[in-house]
Amino acid sequence: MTDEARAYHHGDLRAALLDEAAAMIAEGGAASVTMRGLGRRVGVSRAAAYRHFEDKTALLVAVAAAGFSRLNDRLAAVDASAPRSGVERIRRMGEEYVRFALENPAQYRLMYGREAIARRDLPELREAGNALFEQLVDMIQAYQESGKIKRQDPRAQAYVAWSAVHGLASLLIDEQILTAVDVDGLIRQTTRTVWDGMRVRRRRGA
Amino acid sequence: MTDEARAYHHGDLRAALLDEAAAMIAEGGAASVTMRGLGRRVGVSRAAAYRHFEDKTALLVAVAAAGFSRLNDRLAAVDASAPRSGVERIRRMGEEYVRFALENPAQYRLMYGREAIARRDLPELREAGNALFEQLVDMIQAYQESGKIKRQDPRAQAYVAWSAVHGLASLLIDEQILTAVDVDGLIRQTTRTVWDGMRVRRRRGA
DNA sequence: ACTGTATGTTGACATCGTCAACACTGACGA
DNA sequence: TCGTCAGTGTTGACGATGTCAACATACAGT
Repeated sequence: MTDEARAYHHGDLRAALLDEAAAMIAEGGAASVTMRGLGRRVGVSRAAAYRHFEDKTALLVAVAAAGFSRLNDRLAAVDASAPRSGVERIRRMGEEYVRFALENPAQYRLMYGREAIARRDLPELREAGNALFEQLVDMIQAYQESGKIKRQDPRAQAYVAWSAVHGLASLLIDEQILTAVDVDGLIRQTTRTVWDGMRVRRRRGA
Repeated sequence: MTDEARAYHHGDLRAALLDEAAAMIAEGGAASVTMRGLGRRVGVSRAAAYRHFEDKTALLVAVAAAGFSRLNDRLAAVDASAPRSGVERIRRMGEEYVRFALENPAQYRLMYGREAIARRDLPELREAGNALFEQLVDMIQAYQESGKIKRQDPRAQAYVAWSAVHGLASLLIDEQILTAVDVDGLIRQTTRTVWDGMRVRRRRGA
């Protein structure tokens, strides 16, 4: 065998396939990923991937799972470094979430797309998605306990907040929002509005 | 020629194709639509559709446009019948929007999916989508003028509101939200939160 | 050295979108 | 009445795709 990678066996084909597939998705969307094209780019035959993934969908789902895990890490980093309370924290988290979507539009779309749904049974995917949500629920619970926001079902509140950022991210990457608008400002306004809507407010009547 | 439809010529193949494609999408998602399968179901050859649509994507985009127009109609109906002001109006509109998505998940997905984006140039699609948004902007402007909600850029506020309902609809149809939750309650809480976040509120400090 | 298992390759097949060539039909002008 | 022509539908063919079965190669443990 020569020294470098190219013997009959690859070394770590699985990882190489995931990386290259992610690159193809970033370049041309999930639809542009082809078993044959992928094999060509990795320097391997068209059917080689089937030794590591049950089928094409499984490969895409694995890329989606990797996306969730990257997103988790980024949010956790912000969670650790952001100010302890107030709108600012929420804003930073929401901003990071949307920014991830904008930087990885095709992968983000894949994470919430049909293939991913079809294989929700895969623990890899399920756990990554759930971790994200639970992180959000915890945050909301903390805000409730410190008396900043209304005491409602924290999961319902989490769904509301998630809806807002996910909706904004989706509309942005699907180019439904005029590109002329100030994206950062829109993110700020979205998180601000949701935050204000959740804050406790004084009653004046009965 | 026999009396009924089946001569060599079809009569209104274009409409029949659109209907049948919509049915296939509802049954098995956009990915299940096949030119050959579609032709088979309509009782026509595989290439017949090409006399009416440039290619498969154009056909799907036409179905998406029809979806926008149906959604427009439904929202307009609610707009006409809902109480003139207050949260209730917002809630009814949001509810109708999400309900449409839940009743037509695959078509809703198509309306905001890749193919539709690729052909945004088609006036049919562009107009339908814009009409929807302008309707929302008008509503928000009216609320601003009656002093109910903050005077901010109405388009920005519209984006925020749209993000919330679109996000909620997306999460629901993509099964990211546990099916156990009370959907109507969640819709209510979402619109309520956005509404409260937009309302004018008294300052206590400077 | 032998053998089994993991990994990679090649050949083949059905299915798909699409195009070019052809066929049928109805309408309109001579 | 007939001929022509544009509109509409059909068939044959092609290249690309996902996937399977059969085969080849490499490595690990006896």
